[in-house]
Amino acid sequence: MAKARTNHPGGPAIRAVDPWLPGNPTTRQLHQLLSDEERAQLATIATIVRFKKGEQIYSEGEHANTIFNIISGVVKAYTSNATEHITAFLYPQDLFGLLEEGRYANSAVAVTPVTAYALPTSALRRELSKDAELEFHVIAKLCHELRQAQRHALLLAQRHALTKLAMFLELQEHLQTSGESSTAEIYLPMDRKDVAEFVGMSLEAVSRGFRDLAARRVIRIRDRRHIKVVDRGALESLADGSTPHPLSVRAAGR
Amino acid sequence: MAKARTNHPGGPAIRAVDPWLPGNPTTRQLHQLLSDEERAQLATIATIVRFKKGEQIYSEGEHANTIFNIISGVVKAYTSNATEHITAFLYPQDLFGLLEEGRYANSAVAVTPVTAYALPTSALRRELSKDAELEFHVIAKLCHELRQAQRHALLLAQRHALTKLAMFLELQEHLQTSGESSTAEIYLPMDRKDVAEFVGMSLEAVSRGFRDLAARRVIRIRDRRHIKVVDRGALESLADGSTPHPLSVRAAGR
DNA sequence: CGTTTAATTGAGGAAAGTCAAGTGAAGTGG
DNA sequence: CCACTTCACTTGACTTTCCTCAATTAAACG
Repeated sequence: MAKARTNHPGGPAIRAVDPWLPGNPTTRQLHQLLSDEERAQLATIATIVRFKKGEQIYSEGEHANTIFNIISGVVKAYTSNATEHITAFLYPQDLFGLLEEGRYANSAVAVTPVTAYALPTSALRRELSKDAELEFHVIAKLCHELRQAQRHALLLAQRHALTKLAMFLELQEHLQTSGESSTAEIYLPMDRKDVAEFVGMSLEAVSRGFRDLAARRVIRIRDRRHIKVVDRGALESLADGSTPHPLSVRAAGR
Repeated sequence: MAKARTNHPGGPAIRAVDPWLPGNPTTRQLHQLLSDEERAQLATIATIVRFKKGEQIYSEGEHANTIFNIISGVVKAYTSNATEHITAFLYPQDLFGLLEEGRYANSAVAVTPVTAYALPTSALRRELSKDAELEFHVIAKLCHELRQAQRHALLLAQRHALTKLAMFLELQEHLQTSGESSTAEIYLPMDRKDVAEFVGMSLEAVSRGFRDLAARRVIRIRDRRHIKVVDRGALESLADGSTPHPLSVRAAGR
């Protein structure tokens, strides 16, 4: 675990859909929750840490004294029982290092090279108790994470591979484009195995699924890491799971 | 939505595994996070509401101004896209009424008759900003909910019906026994359809799964709502998903 | 006690998992 | 700079599991 003592200008930042602020329900716009002052305040207790691609950040059950806030790069959080399962992919401005009884509740490794703020839990706790507004923003972020986890569960509950993958792509896109509609490519920093462990299918099924989506002209696969949505309507209807049988195009009625 | 103005002695209570307090990692003991003073403080802004079995508490997308805290009974939170999916079963001392941009992020109905505190979000927000410690406890509860959601996701990611059901039973048991090891019966307030929608399988598969667990002498089914764990070791090993093929007892090597 | 709803059971088929081989890309060292 | 090793991904054949549809039984409710 490579540490550096540099203080980054700007300071920690957290991004979420605000639980309280009214907005367009379909857009779900992501906001920066922290004010410049709050970020500066947190910067005083933060150090910057870097991780190489594939480097372990922490492991489940380890004694935890640090919470992380991503500046750049992507992290995967996972639990490894019999079968490994990816809990979440974490992007810049996300917090990670979820605690349970003073230990990490899951493991985390860097999917790409990662730069992050390391916030000592004790110091963070102190800061939070001094500033109710800041604490409020943390609550907002946690609400956001909770909804995110519930969407992940919704994805996992789907029975059809194509539905899962369609939802997965929409999730990733939403994480990358900060909420606005986008016609750009989706970048998948993780490998197929990671995707498989996130969506709860076999690696091979993921591969086949992407191939099928491409064959139906729903997506275009530039290379393993770059996918472009060509037919958004089709993607959405697949993600809804409303289509009775994703595979054959049974246009006629039931 | 039947309201009553009575103030309940005791006041709102929230129960969670503490994120910071060190403890036995395997036990995951649930604590009451609020002090008597905090509960009394919250009681001043709370009203008590009751719901009949099956009654809708709120619906996804509705404008939200109330957060609930269960006193007695069980609630299911669900989202209804193409296929209905149950996000969580909520028990006494749980909070529910998750917000997203001022609206409810999911729907909720009473599974059993329910009594709950109704806390107006605006008043709650005011209380929280006055009391950093209280706010802290809410953060702890949210962390708990987040881990809970991640366990649910882990369950949903399992491929074998028996593994899912074993995990489901362990989850329910943990919710009911407040953490101590128990040899008592597990009470399932929800019907098979609800179980199916929670674990992401068909209703029939749930039925068959329970039957198979009973046939293997892992559980005993007294009636539809009462299940007793007979062979805890077997249940755990099924829940681990470590057994290659849950159905046939392929003891031999690999 | 009859009606409605919930749960079980059975048979058949579809989808994804597993095992195994093959292809392609990327990185390494001569 | 190019052959070679390695790893990630794809594809194929076969098996398993669970879903679907349908009929039946059991429980709940008036």
